[in-house]
Amino acid sequence: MLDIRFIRENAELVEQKAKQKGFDVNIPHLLEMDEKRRDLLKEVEDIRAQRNTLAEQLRSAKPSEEQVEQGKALRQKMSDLEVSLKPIEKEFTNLLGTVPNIFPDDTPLGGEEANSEERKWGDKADKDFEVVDHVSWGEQRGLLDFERGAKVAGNKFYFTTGSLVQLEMALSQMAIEFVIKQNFVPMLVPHLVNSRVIDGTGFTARTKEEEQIYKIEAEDLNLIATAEIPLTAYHADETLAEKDLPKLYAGYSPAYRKEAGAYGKHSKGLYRVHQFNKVEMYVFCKPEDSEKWHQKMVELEEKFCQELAIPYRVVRIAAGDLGAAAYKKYDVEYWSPVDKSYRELMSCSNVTDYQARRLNIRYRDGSGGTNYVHTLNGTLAATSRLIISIIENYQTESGKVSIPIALRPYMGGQLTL
RNA sequence: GGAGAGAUGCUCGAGUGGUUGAAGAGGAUAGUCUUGAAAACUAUUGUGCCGGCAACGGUACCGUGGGUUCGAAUCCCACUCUCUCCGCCA
Repeated sequence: MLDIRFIRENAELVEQKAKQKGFDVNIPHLLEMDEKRRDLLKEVEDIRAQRNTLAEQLRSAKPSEEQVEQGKALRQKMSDLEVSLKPIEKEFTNLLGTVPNIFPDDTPLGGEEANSEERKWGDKADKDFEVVDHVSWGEQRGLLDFERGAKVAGNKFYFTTGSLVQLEMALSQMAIEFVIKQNFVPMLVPHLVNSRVIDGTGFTARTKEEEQIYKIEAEDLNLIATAEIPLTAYHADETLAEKDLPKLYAGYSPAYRKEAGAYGKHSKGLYRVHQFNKVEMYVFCKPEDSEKWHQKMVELEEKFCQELAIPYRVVRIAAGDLGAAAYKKYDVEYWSPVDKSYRELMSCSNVTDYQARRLNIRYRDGSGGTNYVHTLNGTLAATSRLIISIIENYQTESGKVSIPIALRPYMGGQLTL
């Protein structure tokens, strides 16, 4: 959510940025509702003031017939006004909620194709044999079972088996130890959250196609699509002390995603599934520090890839690919020897105060005033995709996959899969 | 899941229809005193929205949402959460 005052003063900018993000928002209509709302609010408050004055006069005295009538009239007037205010207020709030965050001017414009490569790392030289894709590789060895996943739950569900389970857990453990060393507080979080939290974090779908969140029938509960969701809401409605910022958390949880609109290419195997496990970094900080933390978090993502020796590149996300909440976003993409291209592995966003406003997360600044915090989220380890990147990059001609050196201590010294 | 109790400001806690934005205590901040500190004393100590350059004014907020009333923290209804006891259970 943006500050309505900011929108009032920068209507054209906000509208232009929204368009460039690919969002269709009607700012003039929003401002019209805003004005209507404020006019009515003024009237309501005037009546309330009159009512309060009357009540003041009657505080101890017995009210006269006439005064009771006067009071009744005021009440009627007020409830009439409130009735007309309600739909306007509602429309206003809805409209305001649809306005996406702005983004800095140095953001590449356009969709996914406009994402710009910032830097790359690692050896992506062709191997002198044909690298087998992870699905064939995993299914041949009985380590991945999509067929039974489909039987038991449906398409895009799967069973992970045997040594791949160990790999998965080794990755998680390495990631957790990694973040602890970086002073992030590790967290296990609720996997189900109420709808206010879904809304407040900006995960509410605009269209059926974009629907990402699984809902629990007949309950106000939703499966989380990332630990970012409960971690953001962790401090909802709180005013944090300046000295306690930044707050650094790392959530480990499964991510449940409908992926309703996602089909076609890149949808095979573990790359896009309805459920995977993830270690997610999350930062609450002062507005002036968020850019610094954003850079730092991307740096950590890269460091993690480097420790695993997975070739990657960092991509600056273009306006049209930012989504509603993000102000600035980088993706880390691993090199896929199978596809001969880079594929998304991690994502790191600075959402500025967009989520903090919705969830009312503030801090008390030096002067005693309050201000919204900035929040940032970044993947450290989406284990399913990391597993793909390891199977592909660490495959040997014999078909064996050697274990990255950094992971070996977590796998009892095992050398290959 | 059943029965009961409760939810008030930074914290504890008073308040069951009208000078209550809210007593009192603690904490915090500032000042006086002191060589310094402590103690003591004094003062300050909410947030959102609307209007205003500002000083300030208006309004809302005592778990949440409705209702009764001229007037609600206080009465009524529903919901949420917490605690105690019982049941079930990894």
